[in-house]
Amino acid sequence: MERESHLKRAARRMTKQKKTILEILRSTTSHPTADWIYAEARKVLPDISLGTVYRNLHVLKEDGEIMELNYGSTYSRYDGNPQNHYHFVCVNCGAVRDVDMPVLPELEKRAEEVGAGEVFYHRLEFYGLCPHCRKEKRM
Amino acid sequence: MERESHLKRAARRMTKQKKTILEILRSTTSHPTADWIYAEARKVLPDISLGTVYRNLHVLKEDGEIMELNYGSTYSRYDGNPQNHYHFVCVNCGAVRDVDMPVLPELEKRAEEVGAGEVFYHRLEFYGLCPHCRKEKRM
DNA sequence: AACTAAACAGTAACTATTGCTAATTGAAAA
DNA sequence: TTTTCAATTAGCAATAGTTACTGTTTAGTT
Repeated sequence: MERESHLKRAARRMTKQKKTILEILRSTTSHPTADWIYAEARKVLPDISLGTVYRNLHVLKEDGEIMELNYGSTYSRYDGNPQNHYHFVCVNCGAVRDVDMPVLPELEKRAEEVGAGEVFYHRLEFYGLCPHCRKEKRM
Repeated sequence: MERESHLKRAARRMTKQKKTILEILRSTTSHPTADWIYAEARKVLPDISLGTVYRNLHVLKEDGEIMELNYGSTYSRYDGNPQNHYHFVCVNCGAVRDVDMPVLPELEKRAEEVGAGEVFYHRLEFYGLCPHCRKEKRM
């Protein structure tokens, strides 16, 4: 008899809904929204619900199968410094801090060289544990 | 008599609400949310409304006084490629494309060197006109 | 002081996302 | 193969961030 452990990984099931969503995402590079994925999925599974799409997107992200493109949360943050500068986002506490390193214009040049388009500006964010949360986690 | 022109810039007024919001934003580096700004503003102007906060944030952003940190829209986009790679966001049509350039691990090293924290990964996005919109704008 | 369009407060509406519940189902065990 | 059961689902209600609307106020000009 095994004692319940917080290390125990929840068993994942491969459902046709999840499979469909993953196939849709893998077959495009257009970085679609949940709503678009939902519309596509309904072409294959007409009864799939939007909630299922969101739940599977979360699960797939958690398992490292896909990426979600936002700033760690769905609402906007505002920055009183309009000069371009880089940010560090703590994945634990959600804090957003400025990173004290110079902006690198050569990144934009490289992007233009590979045909990305006409670059006006760029954004760079680092994700990880801020010094405070890092200390807390260590024990 | 002057013909109405789409080039005419709307006259901006400096209201105490706008001034307060800008001061709040300029006095912090914590990248606050609209709601936090609203709460702070109410300490000075108890009757200010949340709508006013949002309206002024938009205006201030439009005038280049502040920055908004999101992916160009409030909802998430998903990416079927879980490998880190860079993105190009078209400010005109909103399309998100992959940028065909290698990921630069040294950026993370630099961020750690300046004390940002423990970096797990980073994200780099370029903003500008995609080749298609660029062609359209040119005439 | 008078004027007027910009901005306001208050509130309703909208939209992306999450939570809830009873029913269904994938996959492991029998 | 059948049984079993927790993971997952559909459908829908609820949240939450943001935007739109309306009548009133006000900054800045005349």
